[in-house]
Amino acid sequence: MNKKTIIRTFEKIALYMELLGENHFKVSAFRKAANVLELDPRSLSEMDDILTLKGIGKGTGAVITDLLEKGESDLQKELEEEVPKGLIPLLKVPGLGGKRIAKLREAIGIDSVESLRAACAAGEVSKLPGFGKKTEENLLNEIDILGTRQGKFPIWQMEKVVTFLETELQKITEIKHFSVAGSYRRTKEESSDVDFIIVTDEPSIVREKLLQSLPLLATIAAGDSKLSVTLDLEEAIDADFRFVKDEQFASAIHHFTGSKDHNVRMRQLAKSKGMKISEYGVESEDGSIITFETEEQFYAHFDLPFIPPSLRMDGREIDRTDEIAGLVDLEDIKGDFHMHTTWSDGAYSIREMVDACRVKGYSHLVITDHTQYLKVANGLTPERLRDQIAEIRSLNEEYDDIEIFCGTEMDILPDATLDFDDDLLKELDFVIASIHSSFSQSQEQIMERLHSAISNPNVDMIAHPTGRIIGQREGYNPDVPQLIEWAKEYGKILELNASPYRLDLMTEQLIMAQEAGVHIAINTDAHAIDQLKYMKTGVNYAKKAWLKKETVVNTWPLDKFIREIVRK
DNA sequence: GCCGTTTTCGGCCCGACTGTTTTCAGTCG
Repeated sequence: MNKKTIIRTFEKIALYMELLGENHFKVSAFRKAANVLELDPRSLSEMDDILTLKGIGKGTGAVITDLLEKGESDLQKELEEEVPKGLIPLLKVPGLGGKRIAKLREAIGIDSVESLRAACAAGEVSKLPGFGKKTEENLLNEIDILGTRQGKFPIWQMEKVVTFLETELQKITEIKHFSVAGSYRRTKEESSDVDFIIVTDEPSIVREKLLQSLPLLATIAAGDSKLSVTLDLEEAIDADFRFVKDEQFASAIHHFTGSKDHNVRMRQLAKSKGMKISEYGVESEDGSIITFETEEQFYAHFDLPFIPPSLRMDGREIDRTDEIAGLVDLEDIKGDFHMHTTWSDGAYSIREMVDACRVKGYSHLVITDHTQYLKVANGLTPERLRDQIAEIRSLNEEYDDIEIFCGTEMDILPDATLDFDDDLLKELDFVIASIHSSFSQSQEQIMERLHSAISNPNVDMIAHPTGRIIGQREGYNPDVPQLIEWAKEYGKILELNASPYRLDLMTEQLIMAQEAGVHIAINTDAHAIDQLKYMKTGVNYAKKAWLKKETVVNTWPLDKFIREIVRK
């Protein structure tokens, strides 16, 4: 028996109870119990007090005892026998919750999506008390588009949706300003929908303009304070727009940025001080509503520093606010050490990339094009690299406000050799090594390749260490704890690749690396000027792992970068 | 089902929208 099994059992029990239309406080009691175990850092064998944890009571405790003694839970078995499996997908149908599903099942024996579709088509549903013609129509429509709605969308896909919506919102003159909220604002790797807070005095006009201009698959709700739709883009994706007045903006964006757990903690904190948080402001005991100009002021009202959105996770961040000031911030970033130019597969010249970095106010940067093995990316031969070095050195003479370093993103070949020899590498200021091929090798072979690179004295950093593409491919499955150990041993940097396609290393691994005392570089891996903006994504993501300024080498001033890395 | 310094009952975060009602339940985030 392990903790995960207990957690999953609680979640299943909650799901079945929900389908039975049980009291939702009872349902959430099981979910809360699962959450309590999830948040506890100890393993099952280290927990001698599991039955006395806050959130574990008589009912949930009995389930744990069952699982520990018999390996299975009587309650779960009972529920499984009672609830038809076909009901579970019904919870995914918008408009259907536990109560209605229980009613449908009791009254007309609905036990699956298909039987519901048939009952709707036959007009049986609209005859039930509490259901009407409209509900029946909506259910049929929702069942039809059920398959087209994906569960989660990776952040790089969300970014395109957000950019599209921002363009549309900018066209509406009745909108004073707006901001994306929700899990996208928290830099979550995947989101299920997109949320916008819109400040306007004319919500109904804005609503109508959006309904006209957006490509829609369905309108879920359209009122004066919110519009909720399913967009007809490459994928069917839900979007929520909240209309608020100027003075409500700070509270609204906090509320709709979440996370849910973060908000619950904030509301508990408010309650303990005799106040009440809503999306429109904070209500005092005397009933007066306080509003705020900024989220900073909102937090300050509760004696908290601003908690960056990407830190708003399971609620425990509220206990760690004294650490926030020491975390890496976009303002601390002094350079980007991984980018491509037209010399390999980038879209802009060295000069264009450098000028874009000057606009960002960086004091230094490294040009790191691909190497010869990567033919598809027009990788550089030793000769072309030497030509590039000459161009960079001469370009560097022209600028006195930024230092351009010569680097490379060198392939680690499938046979664990490196794409350039040591003599050439020694001519460079900064050497990145990375894997772009033979992902399906055994972990042993992958680790042999990584070791060959990381132990080479000329290599400074391993880029995108796992090779994952969020939501698309797993990567090459390296033994990351081992890699971190080597990075420590050889004094090498590991990358947090800030491309929204990658975000690699990922949060747990970054936490582990920082704990081991390994330095991290946040790099955009930009192949175009526009992609330099991903530094912000990377920094936000780094905060999720509570990376401190001193852990991140991009925060080091130029002289320290030269001393510790270039001339090392 | 869980909890408790207003403690063994009554509240649990709170408010918007919809579709069904004729004052509100259910769902959602």
